[in-house]
Amino acid sequence: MKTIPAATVRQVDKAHPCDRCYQSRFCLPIALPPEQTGRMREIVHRTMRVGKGECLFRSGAAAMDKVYAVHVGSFKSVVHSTDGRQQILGFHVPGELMGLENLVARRHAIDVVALEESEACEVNVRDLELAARDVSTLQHQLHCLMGDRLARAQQDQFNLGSAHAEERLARFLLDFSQRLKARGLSSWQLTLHMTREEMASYLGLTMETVSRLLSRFHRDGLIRLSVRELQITDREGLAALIAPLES
Amino acid sequence: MKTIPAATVRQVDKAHPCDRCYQSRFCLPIALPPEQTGRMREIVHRTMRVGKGECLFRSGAAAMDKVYAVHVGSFKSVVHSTDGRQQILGFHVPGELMGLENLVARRHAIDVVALEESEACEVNVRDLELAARDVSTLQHQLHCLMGDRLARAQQDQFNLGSAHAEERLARFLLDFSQRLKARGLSSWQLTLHMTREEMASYLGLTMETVSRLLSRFHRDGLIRLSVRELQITDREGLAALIAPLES
DNA sequence: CGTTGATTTGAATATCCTCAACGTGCGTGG
DNA sequence: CCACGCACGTTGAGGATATTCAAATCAACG
Repeated sequence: MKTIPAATVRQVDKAHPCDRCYQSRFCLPIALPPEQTGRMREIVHRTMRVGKGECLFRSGAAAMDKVYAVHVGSFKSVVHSTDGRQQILGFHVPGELMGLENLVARRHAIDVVALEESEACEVNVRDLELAARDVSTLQHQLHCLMGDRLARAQQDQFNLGSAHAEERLARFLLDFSQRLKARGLSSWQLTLHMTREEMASYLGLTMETVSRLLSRFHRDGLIRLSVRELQITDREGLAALIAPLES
Repeated sequence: MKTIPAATVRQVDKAHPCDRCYQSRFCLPIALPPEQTGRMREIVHRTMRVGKGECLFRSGAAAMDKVYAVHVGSFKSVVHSTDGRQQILGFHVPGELMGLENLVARRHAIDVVALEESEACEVNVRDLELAARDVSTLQHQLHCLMGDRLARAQQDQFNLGSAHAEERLARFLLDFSQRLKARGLSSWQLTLHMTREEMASYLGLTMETVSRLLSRFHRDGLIRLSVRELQITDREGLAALIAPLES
């Protein structure tokens, strides 16, 4: 199947990551009040640079004491079954936290792999928990992040369980675009750094089905697409293919 | 479609739930050190009794400040799309925590409905967070619970995305039995309090497919089943139908 | 340029769904 | 007490959606 992802991860430099990350939430989804930002240096101790296709970390049987925030680029997280199948659990764009599911031991292994040249901040969970005990807003932010992550997983569950191929893909495109927009990136012109097969795995479909549907969306004037470069030309049209969840 | 679930929930009595819950983790998956168990009375303020088919709570647009632990019985959590479809996100047995995804606002609504006459402990999240700041083990337990919940969601994602109907059902039966066992309940003889349609929704299948597969499992001697009463007679045989996730 | 990997497209097939009929258990009212 | 209705469950036949297999096209890169 796939080659085992390499683990050549480099610390980007001896210094800490940019202070901008601490103060605005641009790339780190947690923040402390201005007078406490100095403490962030205890929590985030380094920034890792990861090449395309390389593995940032593998969460395994043992509980980890690190989580990672996407700084630049994008990642996928993927589980493998013992018979060689694999399922992509999600894609991660700047500002999103990875590894929250690994605070507890005794679970399946998940590989987190870069889809392109990327950077991630390593966050020490012990220090984070320690700081959360002093700063209630941080504690609450952390709980919100986990809640948010759980809500996302549930949306995926709905998509896999109750939607046909067309709707699954439409949902994915809109959601992905939405998440980029939330980080101030372009929401109508974007690059799909994952392969068709990776999209398919995430959506519980095959590569061929995804390809056919993308072609159809293109024919119907919903998107413009040249391989990896995507433009959403008719957001309304795409949205018409999906039924939003009740709120 | 389905009738809107009633909301007639009764507080079981004016007193607090049994202290046994505080000390052992039998029905409440969080605990404080012995000398602090008194504080649990602040955190858990009441026990709710819910009739079959009734709604314990609906998490909606607003962030909630409560989570619930199953005490007796079982629950399902379900999302609805605006066009009337519904997806069951999970079933909850004694000792499991519900509502963790609702600490953050601005999300889809989820109904949590009792599958039988049930009881749940209401936990005040504000008080819980407050206590977690004093007691680091509690804080860590909470994070582990959320991590565990996330890991479960990811398993479901694998099941929905990468497994055929037969494997999905086999996984469900084994997992469900396993979870009951973890709470000291019988793992080989159990009652499926959910309907075939509810199982099907959870598994992303139709009622008919589930029914056919259960019949087949029965014919093949893997299970004994009379409507809702299930015996797992050949655990190995069932396990042979699934490929576990790598760890 | 030729090789490699990703993507697209087509045709045949399989799995699962839809529709429909029938069976079963249970509570209700005659 | 029995008949009836109703909800749930089972089983079958046919059909649709998505998969599998296969081949052709395209892009990147040495």
